[in-house]
Order: sequence, then structure tokens, then C-alpha cells
Amino acid sequence: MLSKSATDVRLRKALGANGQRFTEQRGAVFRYLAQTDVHPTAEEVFLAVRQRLPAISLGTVYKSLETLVGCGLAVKLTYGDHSARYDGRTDPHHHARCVSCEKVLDLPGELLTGEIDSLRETAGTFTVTGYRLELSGYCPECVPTKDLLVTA
Amino acid sequence: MLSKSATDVRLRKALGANGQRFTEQRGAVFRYLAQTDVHPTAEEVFLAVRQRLPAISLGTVYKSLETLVGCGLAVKLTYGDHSARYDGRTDPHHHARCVSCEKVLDLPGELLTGEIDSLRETAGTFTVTGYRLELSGYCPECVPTKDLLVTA
DNA sequence: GTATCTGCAAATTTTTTGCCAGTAG
DNA sequence: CTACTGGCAAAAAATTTGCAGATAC
Repeated sequence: MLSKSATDVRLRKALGANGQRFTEQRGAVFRYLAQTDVHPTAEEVFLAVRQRLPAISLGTVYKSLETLVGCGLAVKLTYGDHSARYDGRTDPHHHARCVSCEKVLDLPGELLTGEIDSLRETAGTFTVTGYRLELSGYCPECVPTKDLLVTA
Repeated sequence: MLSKSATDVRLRKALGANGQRFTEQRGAVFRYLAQTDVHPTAEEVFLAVRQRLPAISLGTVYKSLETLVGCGLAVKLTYGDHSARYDGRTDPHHHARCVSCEKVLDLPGELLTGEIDSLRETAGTFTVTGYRLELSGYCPECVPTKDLLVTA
């Protein structure tokens, strides 16, 4: 994990490149995203960041998250039924989502780079700029018994 | 495309297996989903189905779609910013989403079955039950010029 | 006949927006 | 200085829910 100042430097640089300003709020949101691996919702980011910055509002968290996404410092993920989640890791990797507790785990990425390239060809006239791969299933804590798996 | 009656038979069978009843509304929603390839939102399904069944309500469309998903006759997809979309194709295939017009196109599937199996191993103690792969980019109608691609 | 379903409207949930005061550069 | 931002609260958008009457089986 990067130190606070290194994280801030990265943020300032990315914000500057996009004509945006560094603020304490954006710094706190980014610092939280960069050091967690739980892929939090906007609400969860709000609750966490509020402990350090009690005056921050949920609206500001939404605005800050969108700013980070716009600067390429975070990725916005959406899943089946619930609210959007944000991922501070921008290097290529995949996700595994637990259909029971909705937790999202990271998987080692780049495994499919070659396969994606061949799929890109099958896409024909579609211009591919990115992709997303996600496994679904049960995390270790939520694995149901065999019986439940069959009947459910 | 299946005839209306064959589609209905499939629906009745799936509903019955799940202890649910066949209704005109569910039939109309499923028939529409089964014959389109546009991955409509609930609202779009509502507008389309209402032409045949003017009295149907948006709430009923939401309920019907969830019922279909529960019976395995449709898949619910969610994307970056907008509302959920429903896919009546249940055979394995992938999607390509246009980041400009938000259209969702189908891609030939099963190309990655083997790769997913190896990824499954890297998932460790996570029990994989399914996966989703989606390319993002520009559809033929929305491809920006090279200049725009560089600066945007 | 009776449990399930529909239509309607109200309620929830999630996210966005407008506005004025505050602040970064 | 003077845009760009944050806080607040209202609004919008998407989806869910409760209930009384209608309907499938």
C-alpha cells in the first residue's frame, strides 16, 4: 500500500491532467479506495470516510467517486441487484462475486489477454476498448451444503 | 424464432416446475424477450408489451421479468450507469456494450469455456457457479474518428 | 374454491442536481 | 481573484411493495 503522500501525489497528478483540483474530500475518498480491497458502495465509502472527515456529505462522495472514475483512478462496477461498487485497482484483474453475501473478491488478472484478443476478432465491426470478466458463485464463508446446492 | 405456441409451452413448463402460474402478462413479456435481441430495459419491455396488452402495468412487467429470471428463462444484466437489461437468450454467449449508445450486442459464446475452467482453479476456495464476460467499446454506428479516440 | 397474480399507487432505494458559500491555484 | 468545489436538501430515476379485486388451475 502506498503511503498517504505517495497516494496524494498520484491523485494530484491525475486531477491536474484532467483540469480538476485537489481537495481534502477527494483525497480522503481516494485514499480509502486505494487501500481497501472490499469494492465498497458509495454509501460504504461515505461511512468510512466520514470517520476522518465528519463533515463530508454523501453527495460529495458521489461526486468525488465520479471524478476519480473520470480520471481513470477507479472503476465503477455494477452487479445484479444492488448498488454500484467502486474499485480502486486499475491494473487488469477479474472479480468473483458471491451471490449470497454480495462480497466481491479480486482474482489474478491478465490470464485471458490472448483469449480476449481472439474474441476481439469475432466482434467484427465492433471497436473494443475494454472488457470485464466476472465469476459468480459462493465465497468460502457462504458455500452451501451439497443438498442446498441441488435444491436451491 | 419459436412460434407463439412453442414459446408458450416452454414458459408453461418452466413456470409449472417452479410452482407458478401461466398468465397472459407473463406470456406476453416472455414472447417479447424471446424474439428480440436488443436486451431491453424493463421500461422498454413495458412499452413494447403494452402495444399488445394495453392494460399491463410497469409493476407487473418488473414482477414478470423477475419471475422469468427465477425460472431460468431470462438473464438480468446490469451495466455501468443505467438501468438493468434483460436477455431472453439463456445459451452461453457474451456481450459487447457500446459505451456511446449503450446498445448491447451478442457475441458468439463458448469460446472461453476452457479458459474459464482454468480461471476457476485460480479462484481457490471460491465455488464458481457462473460467469459473465462483456466487451465494451463502440458499435459500428458510434465509432468515433481516430482524432476523437485519441483526445477523448 | 382458493392460492396466486394483476393493476394501481405509494414507498424505497440509489443517484443526480441546483444553489450559494467556501476554497484551491 | 475567479473558477471549481462542497454541503445541503430537493429532485429524479429505478425498482419494490401493499392491498383489493381478478384469475388460473
